[in-house]
Amino acid sequence: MRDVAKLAGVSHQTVSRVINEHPNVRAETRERVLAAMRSLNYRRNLAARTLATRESHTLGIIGFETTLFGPESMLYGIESAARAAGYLVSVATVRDLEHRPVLEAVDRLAQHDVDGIIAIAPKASVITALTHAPGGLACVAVGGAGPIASPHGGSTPEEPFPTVRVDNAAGARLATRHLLDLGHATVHHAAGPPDWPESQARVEGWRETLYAAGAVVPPVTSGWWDAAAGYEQGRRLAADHSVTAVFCSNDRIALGVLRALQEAGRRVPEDVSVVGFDDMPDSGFFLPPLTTVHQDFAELGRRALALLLRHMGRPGDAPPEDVVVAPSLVPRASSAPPRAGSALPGSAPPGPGSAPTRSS
Amino acid sequence: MRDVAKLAGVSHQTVSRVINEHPNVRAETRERVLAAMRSLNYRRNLAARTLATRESHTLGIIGFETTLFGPESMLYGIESAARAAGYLVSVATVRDLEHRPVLEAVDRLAQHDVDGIIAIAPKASVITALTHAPGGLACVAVGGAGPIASPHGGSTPEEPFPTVRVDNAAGARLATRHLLDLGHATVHHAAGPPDWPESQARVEGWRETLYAAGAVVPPVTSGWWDAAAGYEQGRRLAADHSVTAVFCSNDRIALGVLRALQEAGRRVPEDVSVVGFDDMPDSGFFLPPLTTVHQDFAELGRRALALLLRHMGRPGDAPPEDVVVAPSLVPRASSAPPRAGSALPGSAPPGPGSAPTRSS
DNA sequence: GAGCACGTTGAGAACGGTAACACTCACGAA
DNA sequence: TTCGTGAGTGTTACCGTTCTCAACGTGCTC
Repeated sequence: MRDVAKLAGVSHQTVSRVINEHPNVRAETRERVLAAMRSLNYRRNLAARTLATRESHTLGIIGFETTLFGPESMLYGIESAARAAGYLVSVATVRDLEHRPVLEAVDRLAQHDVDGIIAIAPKASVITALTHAPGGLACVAVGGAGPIASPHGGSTPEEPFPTVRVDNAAGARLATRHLLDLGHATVHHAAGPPDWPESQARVEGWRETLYAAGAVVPPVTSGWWDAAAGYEQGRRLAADHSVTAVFCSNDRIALGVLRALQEAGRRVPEDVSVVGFDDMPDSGFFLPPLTTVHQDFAELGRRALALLLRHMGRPGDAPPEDVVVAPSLVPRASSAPPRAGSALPGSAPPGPGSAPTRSS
Repeated sequence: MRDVAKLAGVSHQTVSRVINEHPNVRAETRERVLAAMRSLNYRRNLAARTLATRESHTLGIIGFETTLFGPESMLYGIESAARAAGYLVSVATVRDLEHRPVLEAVDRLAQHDVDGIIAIAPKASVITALTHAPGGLACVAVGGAGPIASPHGGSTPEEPFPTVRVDNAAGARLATRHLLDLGHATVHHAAGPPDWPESQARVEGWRETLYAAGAVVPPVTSGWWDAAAGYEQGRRLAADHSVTAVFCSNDRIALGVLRALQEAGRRVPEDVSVVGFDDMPDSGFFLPPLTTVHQDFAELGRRALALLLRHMGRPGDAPPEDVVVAPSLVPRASSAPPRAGSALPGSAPPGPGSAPTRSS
């Protein structure tokens, strides 16, 4: 920078002003400085800038060390939005979402002077860890179930926290409603891990919809977010011939359920309808193509970044907003009306709103 | 730091020595400084350190803005290895793998003073862009096909470049050999994008194996790495009833092929055997469970980091190593011996090594 | 007892920017 | 004329480290 100043015949401060687009620089001077910068191939040193301003123009992302589709996609959404806003993102992953490892990740990011943190894949424990972040460090959680206390797990954090998330309950309602509308007496549910708020919210949306329709609410089974867990759950469901419709907490679980049903000789969608959640890129190519609930992860990432920047702007504590994105249903071949009289021993009463109209 | 020095009754320089574990500090002094640090809750400022040493202890990762399974997994492998080595990773993603965007990504990382760069998902164009990185910035590519020039695309970079990769050709040989050993007269191939070295190398391994076995080498079809492309290719393959075995360039392509075959009424593995590549977490739950080639992405990430650190150690140009990891075959239900006389009009000669022995 | 190597410590100058403030003009209002 | 004002610029301090070099014992050799 000193060299640039010398070459342009100005002081280093003027060079700094040009770099930072300060208005009070004569156009001619600015040009001279810019020319000098070009000819010297000058590039500002961000470390020095960080030292002086205490702003690193870097954002931290806390991720979960597992290839879950959602978190992945959000990483990209966040990164590209951050790039547009002039930030670089650094990632710190944690092996499990407990208090301790998350705190360490926050610490690591804080040490590298990140200006703010976005935590992906939050369980309640992640959020409580985040509230212990060093003062002044803006944090946002993306995913999770937001401040809506779950009626089951008592572990949801008490204090509100800035969050961006998909309306999981609404998505579950969409899926359940869809199956009910097709004429199924009731809908079974293959849930995700019981201690994940997103899973809890989906259970809730499902239960609520059945209840409102006067349908029987079958017991919930749960497991990890993968196909192996879905297979496990699917085997149990396949054994029960009263099951005609299954809503799965994500597409990977649905994949496992699909396989279990097929192994048991139950055809999809003729014997059993299956609906997933996520709309992964390939779920349209499952056998059969999977009806599912679409979430726009990229949009979620963008919103998360926007929220974080808003919070960074106001250094003190601003009201913690809760941004909610609506999911949508993607009907495909894995759901269809039940065969006449397929629910054989069905202890399920024909709920009120079960007119077999095709959902759009 | 000044405060710590004052409290411990030493100079700031001595504090610095304690932090950096310089040997020539009296044990008693060190203790005093450490105590002061603890009581003041002191934390070294990395920006200042970076400014003084020109080392940021941050690594850059250039990723591809798409959820491909491999790249994702490697990100985690790299991050956790980097953490262990005391580095934080920053990611810069590119929308497409062309020269220009990659250069910009390198630039952005360089501006943030990263100590080295790992590029994931390299096409040849990425590597050539990398060779133009600012001098002294260590770069490593992970994935790709390494310095082995492909016989087809003439675009492989001339100069060798430090690379970590799976032996794609060997994986393809494994898959092809497996199908041949099951008794198939020949093996068709649903390839990935023709301009990706990894895809090229798999084509090569496949072709070579067929050739060595004296089997007919059918024409290759290719497309993107996803199920949609696999479906497209699968439709064409399903129409040809002489096809009894298909090797797919990754699991997602295989998923699409599986669906196309099923739609066409061709059963897997009874009528057609299918083998994939990658061993994604859920491919054991495809219908039927997919025989595939396993690559250890986490290991790849670790190796990439190790190679990068080695290159960072030697500032000048060190011999660009090429680390190769061996893949392995995971036999599952999607591959089986052909039905007797299933390859009806087969112009394929019964190759020499085609004894129908089950591969392990 | 002088000279010397070595372990231990400190003072001051980088590192490359930004912030705060002072200064010089030109211009218009009192 | 005098003063205030605001644009344009330079001076100096400061951000929190590490690096260089000098200074001070201490114990050893000659």
